Amino acid sequence: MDQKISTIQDVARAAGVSTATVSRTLSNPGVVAESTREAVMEAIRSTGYRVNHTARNLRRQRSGSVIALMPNLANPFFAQIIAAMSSVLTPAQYGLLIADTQAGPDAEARLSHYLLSGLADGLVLFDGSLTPSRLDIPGRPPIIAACEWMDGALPSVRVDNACGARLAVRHLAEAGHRRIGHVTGPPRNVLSVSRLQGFREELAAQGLEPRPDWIYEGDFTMDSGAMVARKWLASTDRPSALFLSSDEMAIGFMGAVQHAGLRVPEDVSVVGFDNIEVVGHLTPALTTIRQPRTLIGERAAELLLGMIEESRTDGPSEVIPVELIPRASVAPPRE
Amino acid sequence: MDQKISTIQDVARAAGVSTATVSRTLSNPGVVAESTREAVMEAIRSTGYRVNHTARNLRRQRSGSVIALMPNLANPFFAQIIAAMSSVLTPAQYGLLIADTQAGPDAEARLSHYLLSGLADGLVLFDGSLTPSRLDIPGRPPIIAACEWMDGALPSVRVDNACGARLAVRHLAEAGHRRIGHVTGPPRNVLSVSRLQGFREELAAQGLEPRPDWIYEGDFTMDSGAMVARKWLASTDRPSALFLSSDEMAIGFMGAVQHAGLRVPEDVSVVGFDNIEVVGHLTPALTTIRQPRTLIGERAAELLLGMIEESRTDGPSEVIPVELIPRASVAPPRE
DNA sequence: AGACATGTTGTAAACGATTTCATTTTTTGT
DNA sequence: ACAAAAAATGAAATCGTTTACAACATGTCT
Repeated sequence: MDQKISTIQDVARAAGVSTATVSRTLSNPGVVAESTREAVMEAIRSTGYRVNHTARNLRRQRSGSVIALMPNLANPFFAQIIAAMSSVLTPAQYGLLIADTQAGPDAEARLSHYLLSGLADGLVLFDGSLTPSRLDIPGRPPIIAACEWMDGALPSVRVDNACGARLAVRHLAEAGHRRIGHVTGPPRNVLSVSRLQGFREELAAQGLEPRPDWIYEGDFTMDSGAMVARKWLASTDRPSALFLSSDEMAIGFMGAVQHAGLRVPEDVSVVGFDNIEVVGHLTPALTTIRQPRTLIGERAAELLLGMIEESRTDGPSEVIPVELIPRASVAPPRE
Repeated sequence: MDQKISTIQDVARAAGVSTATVSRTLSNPGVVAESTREAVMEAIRSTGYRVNHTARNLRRQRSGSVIALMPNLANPFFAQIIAAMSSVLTPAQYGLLIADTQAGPDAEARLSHYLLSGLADGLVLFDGSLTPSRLDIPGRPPIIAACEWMDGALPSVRVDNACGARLAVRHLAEAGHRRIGHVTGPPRNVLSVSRLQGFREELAAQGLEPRPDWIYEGDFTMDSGAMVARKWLASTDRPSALFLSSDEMAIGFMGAVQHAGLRVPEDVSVVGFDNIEVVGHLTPALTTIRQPRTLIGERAAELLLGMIEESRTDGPSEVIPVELIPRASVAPPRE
């Protein structure tokens, strides 16, 4: 029973029509007569025919998939975004290819490669540090930046990072804190920069003086949060509350602080950023800024599909609002 | 400069050779003369030629990608596995397509679809609940089951789950616990079953009586862990230590227990399963069974590539050892 | 009835590569 | 120097679709 996979030819033969008619029945049923359509459908059923996407894509001059370039696939933050993109792309008949920008050596070259290779009809770029050297490549597919972005260069979907930072600081100030510190992400990262800026703005709005020594540098990872905690623990003149630029850092920070025998929020109040799922189950549950990850993924996919549809490389950007999720990691300061 | 993308024809023309020679220079350089090869390479450079993968794949009768079917893309557990698979597939010139088996309505139909559609040259199946009704489809691509598995039906890559469970129980017993409970995953899940079995075996090995009322049913999520905690808190004759079938449940459990004012490990010892990254930063840090996720992803990809290469649908299975990571969530029982 | 629109179908040319087979060119052995 | 073997190349078929164009049938309007 080494039965071959059947092609459109087999269907045409079985239905007694031409391949053109079979093709039309599948992709534009309106133009074929009711009776023929039924015959073709029956032939498809009896032959077990499946369209060969490779052949279709070759003829249609497209690839049928979208590629997501992520800085670090292992980061759980992205998992939910991928799920959301997938939920939009699958019904639209697009596959979702995944690639890690950090994995190999020359990330930028690989980005250009993806742009030129025709492997994908569109590209979602989650890594703001990658600027394809020349974006004005003739026939390149549309790109949308997500989460991170490059000023003006590409359409993007992102949250209002500065606003999130301001919400965090305001929340701490309203709890009575006057000594508020901040932990940044990698210094060149756009997210780090805007959140730091929002932090500074709200500090000013609250009439608080910025203290450069209360701004710690992290890299978004839990370990870096723990490192900052050790610095914080070692200093005497230290902030009574911290806004950290990612939940992961906040987790690392709280873990290390608690490990040292101090308590959150009694000894230090903490606000994170992202609202990853786990933080609601911590002790104490972490107050944080929610990024609607599902929405980000969906919108990125939708906007990209729109650009592909109209075959344009420019398109609208979208800024998604954030909200503060108050939990138990913030309390009024001591004394 | 609305310059068209150049094809192999353009290269052939520029180099003054036939397309066959260009093709050979690219995929089988050995057979073409040094001098022509150089001329062709130069022509490729000057035309900016990139091979069209769709055309190549059509001719070669393959799709050039592998698809990973995951029960729940949003689950961070899988992120690292994807990263690992990607690191193997990318150098081998395969793309990685991602699909969510839970997203739509009829998961099993979609699985069959992927098997028949020719969209992928191979398939990694992370969802043990999906048994493609008939695996003996004539020309179907190879499948490898990962993490979860179906008895005998498919080659698989998985960890020694029962052994992990035994390590966990032994660790608790060695700390002095005699009242040891267990929280399972979904009851029909193969992982739940083998871990439960390992739990029972080691209980017996330690001369401890199994107590059915100390076996709680969860579903691997944090929320289900929290629900179990509430049941545990409400009972009087309760275990002094629990082995939970996933880290996520352990997180939920510890969170709820601590929230209720009890302490881990003073009031209850806890062991999880998976060793997801966050658990090392919890307070207390969670003792758990490590699953080498990177290794799982790599081996799954490698075995699958092997099967694709030899175009066989059967292949070897692999059981990867686990290890216990002792941390702070286990202590001797009270009194 | 003739002209014309409308609806349905088939023919055949793409899409851009790979690869078989035949043909040329070069090398080798005597 | 000539035949035979080896190496390098090209012509053309092929992979499985889609689609522009032509062709035919049918119906409608004067």
